Amino acid sequence: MARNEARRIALADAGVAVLAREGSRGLTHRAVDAEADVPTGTTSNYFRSRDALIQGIFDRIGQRLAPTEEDLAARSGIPPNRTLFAAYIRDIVRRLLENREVTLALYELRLAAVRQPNLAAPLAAWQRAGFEADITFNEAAGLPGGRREIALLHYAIEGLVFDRLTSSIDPETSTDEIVDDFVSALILV
Amino acid sequence: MARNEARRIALADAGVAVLAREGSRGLTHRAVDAEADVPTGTTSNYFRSRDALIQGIFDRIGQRLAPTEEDLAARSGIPPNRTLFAAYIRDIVRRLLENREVTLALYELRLAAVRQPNLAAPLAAWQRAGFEADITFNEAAGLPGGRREIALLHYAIEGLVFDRLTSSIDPETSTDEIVDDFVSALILV
DNA sequence: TGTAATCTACAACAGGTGTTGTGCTTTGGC
DNA sequence: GCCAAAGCACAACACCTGTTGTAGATTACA
Repeated sequence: MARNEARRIALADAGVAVLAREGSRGLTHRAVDAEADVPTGTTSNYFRSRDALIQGIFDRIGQRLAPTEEDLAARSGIPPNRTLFAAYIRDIVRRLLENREVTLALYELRLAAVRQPNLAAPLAAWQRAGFEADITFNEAAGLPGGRREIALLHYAIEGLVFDRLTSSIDPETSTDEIVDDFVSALILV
Repeated sequence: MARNEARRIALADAGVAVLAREGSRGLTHRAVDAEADVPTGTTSNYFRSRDALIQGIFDRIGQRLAPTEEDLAARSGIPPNRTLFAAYIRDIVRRLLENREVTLALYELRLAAVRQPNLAAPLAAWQRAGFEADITFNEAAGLPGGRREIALLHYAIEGLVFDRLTSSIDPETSTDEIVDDFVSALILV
């Protein structure tokens, strides 16, 4: 009998919600049970330890943030047009901010990974893969900016998103504007 | 009789260490007692609740990251020289990375503040004040770049530092190099 | 030196947490 | 319809946590 994957996913999603809402401290088996509205003990059955639960949540975040088919299609259809590239980055940021839950949970996980090597390894690998994919895409699209420029944009966007999701130093300015500034300053030299 | 401020500070410092090493989840009264090597219960006596402990830690971080007298002297002595400005930013980043403990604790606090309004308010105020001070300094030094450019640099530096302190996407490249790229791309137009 | 205020160490409590085990129920193939 | 295998709900455990109370030690100052 196959494992009940649907329930496992539901529990991981509940874990993401708890992690974003309550933080690492509030992430307990019982809290996930309550969030998923299942009997106490269910999460313990699926994720035998707290570490296993965190791993499961990370795997789920990877799935939820992975580009969809349409995204990939849109990517491959993009002509090497600078305006469209900026719009594309704006879109990424918008989605990160809209999926506040997932993004915040991811920041929690990144901090947790600092002191949890068995989480750090897959997390680092996942991040690198995303970074390399971005470089490949950029080259394929014939856009200016190589590894170095893409890295700069990565750092900048991450700092911006962190600022926007936590206490912001300048909430008045529109996020799109800032993204455009970053793209034109860092990539479209 | 004045409160034993020295001990209070020692406990807050121990709290910073625990927060950086164990994360928000590991921050308990007893863990701070152990870290500070004082009898169990001491931290509870000084910080009556966990929230009070977090507040105390935040206050202490504010002190520890505040610019020293020399910093201010160096600032006021800086001529409006672009190279020196870049060196100045490099210095800030270097210190953030060297004081890994404090910086990581601060990221923990920023995430904690997302769901703790009584922490969010002073944290936001503190961040804003730093930001405004940077703008003032930049103007006084006659450097190019106003509010907008300084904000961009803030986001970028924060993303870079977060990347460097957690799992990095590109650890090979020297941090100084990246900082210089940011400064020249975002400020010295 | 006396004394009152404060600091300090320690104990105790109620509640929460991670983890494991144990029967009952459901499921899918024969 | 039968039955092994897996899912499931639930109980129990030892441990940890936040918080409060209290008796004794220490201190500053008259």
